[in-house]
Amino acid sequence: MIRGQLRGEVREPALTRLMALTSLDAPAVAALNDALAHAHPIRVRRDVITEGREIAEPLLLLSGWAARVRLLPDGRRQFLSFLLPGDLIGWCDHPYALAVSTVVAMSDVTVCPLPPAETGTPLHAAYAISRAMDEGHLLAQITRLGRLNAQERISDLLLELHERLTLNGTANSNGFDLPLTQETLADALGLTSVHVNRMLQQARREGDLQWRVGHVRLSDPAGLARKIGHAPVRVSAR
Amino acid sequence: MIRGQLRGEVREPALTRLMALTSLDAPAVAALNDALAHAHPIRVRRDVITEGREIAEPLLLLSGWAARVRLLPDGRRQFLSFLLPGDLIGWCDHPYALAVSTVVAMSDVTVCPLPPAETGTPLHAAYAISRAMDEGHLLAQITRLGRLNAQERISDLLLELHERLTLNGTANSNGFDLPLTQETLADALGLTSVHVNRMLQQARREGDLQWRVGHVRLSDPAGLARKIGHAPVRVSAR
DNA sequence: CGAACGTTTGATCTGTCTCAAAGGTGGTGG
DNA sequence: CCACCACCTTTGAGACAGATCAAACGTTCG
Repeated sequence: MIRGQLRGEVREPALTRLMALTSLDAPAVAALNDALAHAHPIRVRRDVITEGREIAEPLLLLSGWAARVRLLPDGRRQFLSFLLPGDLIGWCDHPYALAVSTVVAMSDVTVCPLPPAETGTPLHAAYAISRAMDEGHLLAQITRLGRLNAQERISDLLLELHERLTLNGTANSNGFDLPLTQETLADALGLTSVHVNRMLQQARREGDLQWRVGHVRLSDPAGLARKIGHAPVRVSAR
Repeated sequence: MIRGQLRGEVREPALTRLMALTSLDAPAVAALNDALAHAHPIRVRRDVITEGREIAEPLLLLSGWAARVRLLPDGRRQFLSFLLPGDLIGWCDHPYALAVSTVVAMSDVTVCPLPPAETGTPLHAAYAISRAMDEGHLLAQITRLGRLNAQERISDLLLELHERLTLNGTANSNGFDLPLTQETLADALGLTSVHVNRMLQQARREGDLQWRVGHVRLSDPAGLARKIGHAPVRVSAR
């Protein structure tokens, strides 16, 4: 069945994404199948990895959402980035690597060990591209927090998530499941949940989006992107 | 003379930093010497690399400050991170890599081609550690912008810069040269230059720091770090 | 001496926060 | 099948951090 997913009979988000990054060869597919056999679940709110602790082994996120998060001594919380199926967790090239941030499960998730990849192989290239995109998302987050207003921050983040979920086949046209509360959104966007609520209402009134608990639909992603000057992350000339 | 610097007779900030990250072996030193022979200057305000363009070759920043920056269509500007002597620029593992951000020289700088390093060598480890620290700095920037107030943002950034400059031997005890205006500081911290000015005055009044054009002195870095809950980036258990 | 650049100051405005409470909604158990 | 609970979302009123606009003040340097 898992092999079947690789052949495309069933969509497996994580694999869809990796294959979208670069065309994988037979050894890569074999390695992925092997790793999938060691998949294991992690419950919502549990840490996937913990800041400052040594990284046991790099992981591949198979299903569910996770987030990198930082907690301040006084209780303030900042989500640094969101991790979606197909994203890598803790892939470092140096020995005795420490996790630079905690990763917490935002929903029930499943992960598996990251299949090892030799330098120069297609799988390695996929990982490298994935890492570059991750970096792009961090830069986008910095720009959002530093120079966008509340309305723009929300739209920009939702557009990014929509693009990423489209890449792994998890978004249906303009809508997608979003296992986040307005409060977590606020802690990602440097706002309060009260203000996120008001800005979401405004966006709905203006017809930009629809919001149900756990689900969002963007009326016109391309138009919204134009409206706020959002550009998707690009890391490879292909 | 350049060989002399490697032997420690003269401090070369970029090399000081790389050696601080991991102990380099003879081949690494040879490769670095070779690269230093191809150093070239870039003038202040000039682009070192440009967002969206293919990366010609990865670089090592030898002297001067650079910054990763993003410009919005309407003229808003966000500095994403600062690059100091010893920092890597554009080191990617995948083919046809595009620069995810523009890097601009904040002062006159010199760069050289990044000496190639095979996987598993000490030099490669130094690069990997450097990349992990870069990521840590991006995460710190996100937290600053998302959850710190103006006063905390300024202190936190100055502490980070002080730590990094100490690592490459460029800070003298508690003071360091800072080739930034209050305006650039504002564009890094998501504030206006007027407000940065007022917060700097307040910090001076409270005795936390001294500011001259191009130079800062922190009265008590450790105390300030404790006061605002600042923790340095750590990426390796060593 | 003037021009360019960076810093400083003042007055006013506003986007977002804070605090507090009410309303929905889905799930669980009796 | 209803009652209750936990968790989100929504609403209101008031406060404040930081923005905006505009101008003056210092330095440095050609």
